[in-house]
Amino acid sequence: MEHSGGASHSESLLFLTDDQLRKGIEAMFFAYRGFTADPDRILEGMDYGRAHHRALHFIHRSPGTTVNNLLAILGVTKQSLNRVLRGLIEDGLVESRVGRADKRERHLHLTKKGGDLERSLSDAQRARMRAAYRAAGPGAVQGFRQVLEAMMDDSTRRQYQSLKETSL
Amino acid sequence: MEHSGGASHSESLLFLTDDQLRKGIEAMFFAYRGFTADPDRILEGMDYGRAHHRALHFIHRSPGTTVNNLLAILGVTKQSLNRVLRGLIEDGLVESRVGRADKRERHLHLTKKGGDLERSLSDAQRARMRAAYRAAGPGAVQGFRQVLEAMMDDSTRRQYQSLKETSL
DNA sequence: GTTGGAAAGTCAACAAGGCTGACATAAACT
DNA sequence: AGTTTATGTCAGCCTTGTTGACTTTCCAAC
Repeated sequence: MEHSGGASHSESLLFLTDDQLRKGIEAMFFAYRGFTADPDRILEGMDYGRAHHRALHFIHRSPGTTVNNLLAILGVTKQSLNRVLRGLIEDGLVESRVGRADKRERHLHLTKKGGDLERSLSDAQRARMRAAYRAAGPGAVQGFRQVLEAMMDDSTRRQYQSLKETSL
Repeated sequence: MEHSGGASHSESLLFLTDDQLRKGIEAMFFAYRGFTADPDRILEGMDYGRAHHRALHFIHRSPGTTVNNLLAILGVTKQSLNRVLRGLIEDGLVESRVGRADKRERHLHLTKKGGDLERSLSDAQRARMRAAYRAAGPGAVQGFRQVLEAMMDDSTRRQYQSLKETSL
C-alpha cells in the first residue's frame, strides 16, 4: 500500500503520496456536492437549475456585464447560455439593456425579483461556506483558497483573479 | 470596498466577510472546472463521460464493491448508474461477479482494460492535484482538506471518512 | 415450504444543460 | 462598401440525471 506510483516516500510534506492525492481528489468530489446542495434545493421546484444560479451569480457580481463577458466566465456556448438567459429575462429576473456606446452589446442587470432570488441562493451558499471556514479554523482558509487557485487552468485563474479584485 | 454586507471589518480571520466567502465560492466553482478538465479531455472521443470516470474510480478504489454500495457513494439512481455500468461491462472494462454469500449482489471489479483507463484518468487528475499542492505549499494542503471536509453534508462526510481510512 | 421483501436489472419516457452547425440581424470598424 | 463582431435563434444531438412500472432472483422469516 501507499506510494503505488513507485519512488521512495519520507513524509517530507512536499513529497506527495498517491494516497494523499487520492484523498484530496475524493474530498473535492464529495465537497462539491455539498457546495451545490443548498442552492439546488432552493431551485428545485422552480423552473430553474444550477445554470440559472450561475448566471444570476455573475450578473449580480458584475452588473451590466455583457453576454460575451458572461460566456467567457461561464465557459459555455452562447446557445446554452442564451436558453438560460431567455428564461430569466422572460420571467423578469434579468433585464437586458442595449449598450449605449456599442449598441450591439446587451448589458445584463438583475431586477428586484432577480436580486431577491440571487440573495436567497447566495445566502444559503455563504452560510455553508462560513460554517466550513469556522469549523476548519482560521489557518485553513488561506490554504484552501491557495490550493483551489493553483488547481485552475491558467486562463481560468486569470479570470478569477481579475474578478477577485473587483469589489462588489 | 470589502465588507459590503455591512458590519465592521478587522482582519480577525474568524470574522468572515461576505466578500471573503464569495471569493471562496468562486474559487470552488472555477477550481472544479480545472479538477475535471484533464479526465474530461481524455474521455472525449471515447464513448465515455464523467459518470464513467466516477464509476471506474470507485470500483478501482473498492474492488468487489456492490452496485448498491456504489449507488450510495455516487448519489445517483440505480437506473442512471446501470446505464453507465452496462456500457463499461459490455466494453469489457468492468466485470460483474455474482456474490457468493448473497447471490443477489453483483460485485464489481475492473478488468485489465478498465484498470488501464482508470490509471490514465487518475494519473492525469493526480498530476494536477500534485501541482496544485506543490504550488500552494506544505501548509496549505491540510487547510484545503479541512475546509472541504467541513463543507460536505454529514452523511457524505461519513462516507468520505470511512473511505478515507480504507487503504488502497 | 410458502411468502414477503430486498437487491438487481430492464424498459420507457422525460428534463436539464451541455454541444454543433447554420443562419439572421444590427452595429461597428476599415 | 465590405468585413468583422455581438447577439440571438432554430434545429438537432448527447450525456447524465430523473420517475414510474415491472420482472427476476433469492434470502429469510414464518
